Amino acid sequence: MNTKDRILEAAIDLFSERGFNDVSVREITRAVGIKESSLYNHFTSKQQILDEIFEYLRVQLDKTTLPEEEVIKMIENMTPGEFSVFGANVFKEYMGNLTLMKIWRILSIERFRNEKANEFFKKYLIDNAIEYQSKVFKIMMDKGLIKEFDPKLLAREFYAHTIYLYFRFFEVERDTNPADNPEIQRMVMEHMDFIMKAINK
Amino acid sequence: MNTKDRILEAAIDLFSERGFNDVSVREITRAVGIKESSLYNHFTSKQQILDEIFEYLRVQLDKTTLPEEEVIKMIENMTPGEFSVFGANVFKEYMGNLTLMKIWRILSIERFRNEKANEFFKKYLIDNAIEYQSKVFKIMMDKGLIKEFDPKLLAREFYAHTIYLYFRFFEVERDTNPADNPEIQRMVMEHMDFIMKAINK
DNA sequence: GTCTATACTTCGATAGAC
DNA sequence: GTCTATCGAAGTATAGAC
Repeated sequence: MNTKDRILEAAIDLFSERGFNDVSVREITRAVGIKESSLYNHFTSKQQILDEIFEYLRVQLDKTTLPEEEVIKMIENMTPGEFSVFGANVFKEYMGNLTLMKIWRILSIERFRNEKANEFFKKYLIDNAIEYQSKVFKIMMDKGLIKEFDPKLLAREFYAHTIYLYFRFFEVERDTNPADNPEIQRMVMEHMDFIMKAINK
Repeated sequence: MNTKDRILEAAIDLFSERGFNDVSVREITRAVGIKESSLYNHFTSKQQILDEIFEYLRVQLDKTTLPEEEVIKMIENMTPGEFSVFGANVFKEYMGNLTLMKIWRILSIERFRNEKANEFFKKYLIDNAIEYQSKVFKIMMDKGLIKEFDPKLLAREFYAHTIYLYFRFFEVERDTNPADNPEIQRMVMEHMDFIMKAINK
């Protein structure tokens, strides 16, 4: 691995533990095994390290976003129950990528100081998710699979629980491996059950 | 107002805008109109300012927590609908206190760096809230007002939406006055409706 | 209790030899 | 592309006069 990538890796490790401000360039270079001045042959500033980490995340996130037509096709060939399991698996797979999780933790630490970090939250954790869920429920209604509701309300009822779990276990309790926590898995299943009972015809 | 309180007030204003680390003692004393050295006649360190702000919040929060017997008595004399309105009003009143809101914003900025700040979230925003909601639904079930469910599940179904709104509007979108936002009020009413329809006998 | 003056530390970043 | 050496800025905190 070249020096630039080793710097990025060390920075992700350190920033995800203590945030951007509380990690010095000295610490990063010590972790890599080079002198501070050498870092500036690869990055023009400490800030640029963070920018490149965010850019890496953006590329990864956009890669995993399915085009709308594919989503519609999938939903049409799935029962609501199957779709729930599919959604849970996407979530689990995503949470299992250790580097992405570390970068997401950097975002959560920095989002009050860094507008770009907060935009990730707004786009990927709020807006896209609600819009996506709304479409799913709309299609299910059109197919007559569930009762009639405002799709946006249903999306919130379904997705609010995910935010609750994210907030509680990832941000507050800092579960080191939420994807494999059986308590969380049980809560997810119970929630899906509750919603399905409430909206099934 | 004495100098110590003016320091606290200025610190709350500044910390709530940019967090503890990014506000210097110089800035605080400049806002108050004294020299840096004078601050140390009132506080032994910058850290102690934050500690006293947190202590003030703790006293305020414990003051507004109703004893269990009173909660039970209230629920027994209310319909589920009335209780929902009561809960919404407590929430609205709480969010209307500007100083508490600023301190809560400090908590939200600092909770990844400050273990004490995070404990407030765990205690008041997660554990106490879920426990409280569980009791409410348990009593309603015992009175035969709603269908039988696991009270903890119902508490989550009901409360997850509040966390969603908190997360979205307070932490991500940074609504300056969420208590008076009609969009949020509408979402709260829609959510209560949805849950009540799902659990009413 | 407030001031002036300053000590001490740590930070990000640069110059220039090799 | 790495090193040694160092700079200037900004931070918290203290000493001592008034």
